[in-house]
Amino acid sequence: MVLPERERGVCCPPTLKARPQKVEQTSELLKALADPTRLQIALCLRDAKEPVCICDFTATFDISQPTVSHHMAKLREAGLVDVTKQGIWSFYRLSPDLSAAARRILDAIG
Amino acid sequence: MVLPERERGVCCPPTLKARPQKVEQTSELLKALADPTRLQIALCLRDAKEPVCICDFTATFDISQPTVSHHMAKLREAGLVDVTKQGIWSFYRLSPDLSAAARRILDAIG
DNA sequence: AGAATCCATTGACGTTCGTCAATGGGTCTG
DNA sequence: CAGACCCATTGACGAACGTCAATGGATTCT
Repeated sequence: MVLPERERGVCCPPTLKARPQKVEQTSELLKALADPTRLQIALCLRDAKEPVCICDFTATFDISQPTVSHHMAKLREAGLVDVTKQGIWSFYRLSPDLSAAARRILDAIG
Repeated sequence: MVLPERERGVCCPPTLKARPQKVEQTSELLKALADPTRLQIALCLRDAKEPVCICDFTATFDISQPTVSHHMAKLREAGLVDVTKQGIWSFYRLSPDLSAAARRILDAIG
């Protein structure tokens, strides 16, 4: 492997390509996906043909109902998902106006 | 929007497509990338033609040297990067044997 | 040898996170 | 109306995180 030649006391700060705002935004998205439960939920919704009822997730994972609700809130705050209530049910889907960047990352997983 | 018909007391736990181990693994990767500083470092290394000296990162970000070191350790533990020491310098690059999954996610960003 | 440079580790601190139990609100059924 | 069902919120707790100051090891220059 070829390593660059360096001189003591002289650093070469790399120019950061992405805008700070964009970095922060992407970081928030990754944080939302960086929990195993939320990741599985997000992938479920990505692959689902219809909106999914929260009760199905509550029945799937080995965590309490409030915790599932908490995870959904995180996904909502990240702008990743979208709720529609009907009767006693809450149906979730991937946000229809997901940014291209977010969609690309989501598609790169699994 | 068309919502599924549901029946009270009957849930339809979705079948999870990804293996639990794979989910955990991806989650760890995302966690490593989910910090703004680490994200910028990872993108830098992804786009760099040569290994990058840590002193350059220390000169770039508004955080202390130990914190930069700490972030590099996280990226190392995640298997994302790779160090080579030469003299007083430590050069980092993207791990040469990065999984296809990790590479795909990294390429989907920015 | 002594000083300077680069970098990792340790210890500490406040913040955020993942989780649960308890509670409450909303909706449907009997 | 009374009960069952679904779901969000609140409050609490331990664990993990991001950060820094201080320290120490290793290397190189003078």
